[in-house]
Amino acid sequence: MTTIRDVAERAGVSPMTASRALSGRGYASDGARDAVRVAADALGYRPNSVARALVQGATLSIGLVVSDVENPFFAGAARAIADQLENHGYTVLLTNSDENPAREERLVEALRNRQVDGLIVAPSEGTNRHLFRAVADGLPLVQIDRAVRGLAADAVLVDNRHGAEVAVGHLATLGHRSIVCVSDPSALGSARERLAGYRHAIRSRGLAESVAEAAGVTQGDGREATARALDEAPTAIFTTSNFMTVGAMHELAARGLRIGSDIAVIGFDDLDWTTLVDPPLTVVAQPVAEIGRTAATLLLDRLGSIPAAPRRVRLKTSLVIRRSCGEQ
Amino acid sequence: MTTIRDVAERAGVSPMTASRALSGRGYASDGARDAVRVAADALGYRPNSVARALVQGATLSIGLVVSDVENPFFAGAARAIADQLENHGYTVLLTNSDENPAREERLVEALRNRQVDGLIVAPSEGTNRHLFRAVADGLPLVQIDRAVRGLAADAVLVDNRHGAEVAVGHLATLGHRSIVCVSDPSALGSARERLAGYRHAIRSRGLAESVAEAAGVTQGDGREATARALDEAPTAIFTTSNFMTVGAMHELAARGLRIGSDIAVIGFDDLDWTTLVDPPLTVVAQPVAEIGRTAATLLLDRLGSIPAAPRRVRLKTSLVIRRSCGEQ
DNA sequence: GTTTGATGTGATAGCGATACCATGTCAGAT
DNA sequence: ATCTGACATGGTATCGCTATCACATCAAAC
Repeated sequence: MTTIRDVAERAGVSPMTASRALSGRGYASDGARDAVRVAADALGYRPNSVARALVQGATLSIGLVVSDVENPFFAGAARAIADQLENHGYTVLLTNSDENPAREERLVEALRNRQVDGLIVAPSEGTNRHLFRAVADGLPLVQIDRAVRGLAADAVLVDNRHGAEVAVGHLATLGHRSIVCVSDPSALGSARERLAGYRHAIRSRGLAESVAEAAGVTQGDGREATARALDEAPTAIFTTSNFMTVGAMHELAARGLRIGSDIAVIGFDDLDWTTLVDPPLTVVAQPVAEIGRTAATLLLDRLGSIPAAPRRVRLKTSLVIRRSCGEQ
Repeated sequence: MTTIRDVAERAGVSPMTASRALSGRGYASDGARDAVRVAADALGYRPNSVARALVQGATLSIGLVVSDVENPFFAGAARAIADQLENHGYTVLLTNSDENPAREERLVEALRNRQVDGLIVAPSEGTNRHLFRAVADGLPLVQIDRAVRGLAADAVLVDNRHGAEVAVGHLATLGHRSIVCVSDPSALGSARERLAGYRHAIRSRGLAESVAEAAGVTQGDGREATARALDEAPTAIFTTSNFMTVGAMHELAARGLRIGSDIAVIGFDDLDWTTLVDPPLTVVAQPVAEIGRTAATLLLDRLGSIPAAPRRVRLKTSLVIRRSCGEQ
């Protein structure tokens, strides 16, 4: 590997001058600058970021912990985060926690060992001491999708409760009286809020609530929960996430129930295919890219110092009305 | 930050002994081991991987360059890669090239500056000198989804050509005579192979070929290409990727064409929702997770030395017959 | 003519960890 | 009694880079 020493030697200057010439910080004569650049090109010099990180105490890398990049919601957020951070010279280290707090802890510790300059985490439920520790140590940390109670860190969330209320309100307005909720495990903060929105909307209208909570976050779990939910013979289903929606639709299809006519469906998260199914799905859409961008921006703010008070950003969901609830 | 020096001091030993006690390599008495461990716990010691990487010349990190993690195909592969590599102590640095060779070059160089121990890349079309350079420098490199001509590096691909042939053959068997191909830009190696499979299948049956090549890889591009393709008034459409499929379906829906009856559709890539649309989609499925696992395994092999000849693995696609081509 | 400050360069000393070597102890073998 | 080798520990150098300081030079300022 060619080092800055080799470059300096070839250019006939000291390593220090080479360093300055290449980084542009500090003085360096035009002659030295050129000579160093030529030498670096000729040798194919590539600065060793590891060595630089060691001396400067900053790696220009950010750790990202989501539960599963295969979830389009997190994939979208990750994409937006990476784009934004890369523009500022950072590299994103991606990891999946699988909603497993122990695994999340291992990942966070490993990322910290790698001296990431900051963390963006979708915290899973459980002991979050590693997050408290990180914050206590002054590591910039931004939470997405959910927020740990009492943790003094930034968070980017959506108005889950309100979004769910609006969705259930929409169903009620259309005349539905038996509305079940197929929910992700209530261990998830976001699911809990959506569930609360459902409950509030149901109660405020004097309807009977009925919740089928899934055992996990996969579409298989969603399907199983839906099967239970259907025992109530509801006229409408509200699901709290895209995987729950997919699971529900599979179960409905298996039973030969027609969405829109036999039963109404409204789900959280909007995706490519929601307009391809028949009827197209009415959903509560989350501003996925904006969530990612916002998280990245909050983190960049903290990285540029300004140890301000933790900020919580709540972004708006929007009800996208299509035709899965018997509309028109 | 607490360093190994602090730990050593507290434990009453030298940093060297502390290092050995913590790493378990080399001799260390039980007493020393315990004392060091206690001290490390008490201080909340976290080894600095950056410093370790500098002296050991290995970072235990792998660079991953895909074109877009939001593409479920790449998200799935990335997931499998990360899972496998994490099991071996590696961390994955994720980046998106957007099919832009210049951007890919920047990313690869940046990852190399960070001293990644290896690279997994879905190469985009264009000047790939950065990949040749990496291989020449002895950096372990595995390509996925596509392979650069003449590059002496491992690659994990699928039998694109054969997959496409089987798909078109299926359509022909069902009686279709006017089959158009909505293709990703032929700049992509995988698209080129699928296109070749389409052409061969069409010609060998004496049919007329008709290809609408999209201007880009997004579903918008796919939709636009489909619009052109429909000028031929075909009875069947073969698409070369999931985004093309989504685009095609949007255009068909907009024109009020019923899939399965008015027109047959068969696409590359199987996804969650392909069974949720009506009729469910017949597709050429790729073994996404296996692609990722295989790529990770090939890379791990190379990391564990054994500089063998480059290997190309071709995994099988499978035709999943459902009902979008008028089957039944 | 001295002072000042901008400009330019290089020697040295780390960053935090480990590789390597030197040193020492002690049991068992001869 | 000496030798051998396993066990145990620590000093020193080093990974590649940059912060810091010391030291020049030289033009403009007074």
